[in-house]
Amino acid sequence: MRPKTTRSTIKEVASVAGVSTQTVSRVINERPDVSPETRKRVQEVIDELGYQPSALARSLIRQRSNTLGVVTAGLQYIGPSRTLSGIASAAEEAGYSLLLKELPNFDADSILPIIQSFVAHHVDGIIWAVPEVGENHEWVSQPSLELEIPLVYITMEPRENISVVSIDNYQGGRIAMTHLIEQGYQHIAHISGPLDWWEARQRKAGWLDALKEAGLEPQDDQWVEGNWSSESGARAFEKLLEGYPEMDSIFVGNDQMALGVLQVARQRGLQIPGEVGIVGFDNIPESAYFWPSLTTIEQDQYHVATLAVEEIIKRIESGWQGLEFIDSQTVIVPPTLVVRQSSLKSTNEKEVDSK
Amino acid sequence: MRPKTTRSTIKEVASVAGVSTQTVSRVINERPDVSPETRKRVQEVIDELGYQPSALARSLIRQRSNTLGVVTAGLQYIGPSRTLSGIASAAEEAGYSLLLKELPNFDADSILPIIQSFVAHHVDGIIWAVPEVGENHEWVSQPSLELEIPLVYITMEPRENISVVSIDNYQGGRIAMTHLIEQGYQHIAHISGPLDWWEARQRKAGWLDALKEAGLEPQDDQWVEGNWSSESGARAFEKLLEGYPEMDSIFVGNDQMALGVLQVARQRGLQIPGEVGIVGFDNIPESAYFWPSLTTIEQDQYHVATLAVEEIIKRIESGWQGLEFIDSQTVIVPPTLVVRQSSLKSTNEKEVDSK
DNA sequence: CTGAAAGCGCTAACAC
DNA sequence: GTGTTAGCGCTTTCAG
Repeated sequence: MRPKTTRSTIKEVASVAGVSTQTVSRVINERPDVSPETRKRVQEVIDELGYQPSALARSLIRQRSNTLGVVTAGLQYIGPSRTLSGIASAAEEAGYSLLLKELPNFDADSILPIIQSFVAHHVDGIIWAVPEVGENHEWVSQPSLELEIPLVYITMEPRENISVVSIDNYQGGRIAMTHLIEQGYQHIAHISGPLDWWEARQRKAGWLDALKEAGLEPQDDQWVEGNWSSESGARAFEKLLEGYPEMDSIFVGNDQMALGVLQVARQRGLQIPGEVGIVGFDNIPESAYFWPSLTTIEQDQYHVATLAVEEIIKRIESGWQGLEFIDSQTVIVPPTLVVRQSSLKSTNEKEVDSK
Repeated sequence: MRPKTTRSTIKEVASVAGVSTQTVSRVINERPDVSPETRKRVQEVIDELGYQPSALARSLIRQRSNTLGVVTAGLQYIGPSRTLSGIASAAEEAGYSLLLKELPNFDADSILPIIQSFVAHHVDGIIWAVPEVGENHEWVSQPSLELEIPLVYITMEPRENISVVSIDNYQGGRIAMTHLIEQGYQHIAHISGPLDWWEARQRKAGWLDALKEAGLEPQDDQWVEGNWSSESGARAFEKLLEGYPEMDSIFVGNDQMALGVLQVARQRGLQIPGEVGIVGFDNIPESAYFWPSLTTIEQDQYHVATLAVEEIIKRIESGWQGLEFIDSQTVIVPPTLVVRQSSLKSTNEKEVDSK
């Protein structure tokens, strides 16, 4: 492949078509004030030369880039990548390009260079799609950062004057619990995600409040903290078996940990759901094929991402009108229950979602 | 949040520091020819104003953007997102930004707008991380596209004069088969991915050649085509049970389909690996916790992505030197075998990879 | 060591 | 309808 030195410019097009650059500009921007013949001639030259207007030059002069900065973390997991997928397609549809940065880990301290890079690239808005872990969102409230670019967070604890789009993890926990309680379970344990994750705390809070409301006083040894991995789920289950033998069911913080639970149950010959009912969280594609198939809470991350893009664009475009961006807003999306076999006390096939 | 109209420019910095823009430019580019005092003074103003040089203006004049265009498809799946994760971290490390486009589906016909957008944004190189499906890579060879930007493909059939970085899927099939044959299996079936996927064809070819070499003449009803989903794996297994009852093992095209096989086996009371040995492909995180745990072929997509970034950067930077880009190159990465329980004829716990 | 002039590719504002 | 001038924010000559 030889580097063709010709990247055609508006000047070339103009000179070939025998018009001024201005006229070419009018054609590519579909302005009305060009005579049909001129337009046609210019368009032909454009096609012939394969001319593409430079987005760079355009952004520079228009003072807007039609580009969104996106920050993710943990792309190797299904959740974040579903989110990114949603962002990509919604942005594409709205005519925005995506500048992507991935944090090397969740509790990255190096937020500044990313923001700076976004500023340098004149992004019109930023979507922060990193789960809130530990103090990693602390900088949000630091006014020192005086960010003049609209910003929307995905999956973070709502705060004043900040736009957040998120799944309602607390509600997810409640839904799971309502289901288990309706099934007649009385001794419902919990395996949480790592509690420095906001999502894990929310799910756990849902579990706890539901227990209390049902008059089932929770004990200390009724829950164990995992780290989202199947391995940690397995270890947590073993601990629960020991410390909380009355347990007849578990609300598990995610599907992967639930898979670990199923493994241990099999090794010990425990019947699921006969002896212990299980509800997971996430609805990963595999969970329908676990043994037994896993009842779980589905969160539509793709949809959340779509909403976040809508939100950021609304804020961006409001900025063009008046001088103030519109108010920040919090959007919370409810998750849904997917009933499968792992939680059905009376194994009633008809109720089971087959997907 | 109020839109601060001040995005400081080099001019402002210059005027505040009482020097010319030229000198500021020298400071931010760490040129040697600035007196220490001037440098210090300018640097202070820069810090004070939070000045960020515009990447846009820079790219425009330097005729290079330090940006890579990346095209993906199927981000909701684990493979592509692992790849993207690798691209992101390698690019970051090399000082390149990422412009991301996701194809809405695998056999997208609309390649041109994406390329055009990349050209418009002056990307220095393109990474095409879309699996080769059907005719979706046909345009590659169309000389009409006269692309003047270096391009590297991930996961595509190697072709002349084109840079490709890929897992050796054929070899993966061979490795799986060698393992099964060594275990003493004689009647080895195959569940392939959809055969319009190059990867699926390669894996199947590995299976077929291995059978022939071992003197095990393959029959027509010894393999079934799936679509990567667990559901299709389940259906495929049922067909095999009917059409190829002698079967004592299966090389399955991916782990998700293998999961479907395990489900059907359980439902029918078939012992795995006792009656049928199974090897999957991909090593998704869950496969270690399947029942039984799944022997599989691991492909390190993250690593492949890293290599692709190295390759594209090598090509980009070679372009600055002489007038020719370096020759295109094909890099093929071998996958590895992960032995777990689903394929062990003599259940020998010690051999099992516990992860 | 520092500054002035020119220009990357485009568009806004104003002429004609 | 169309062309001219100026300038987005920066860097590259080239003077001094």
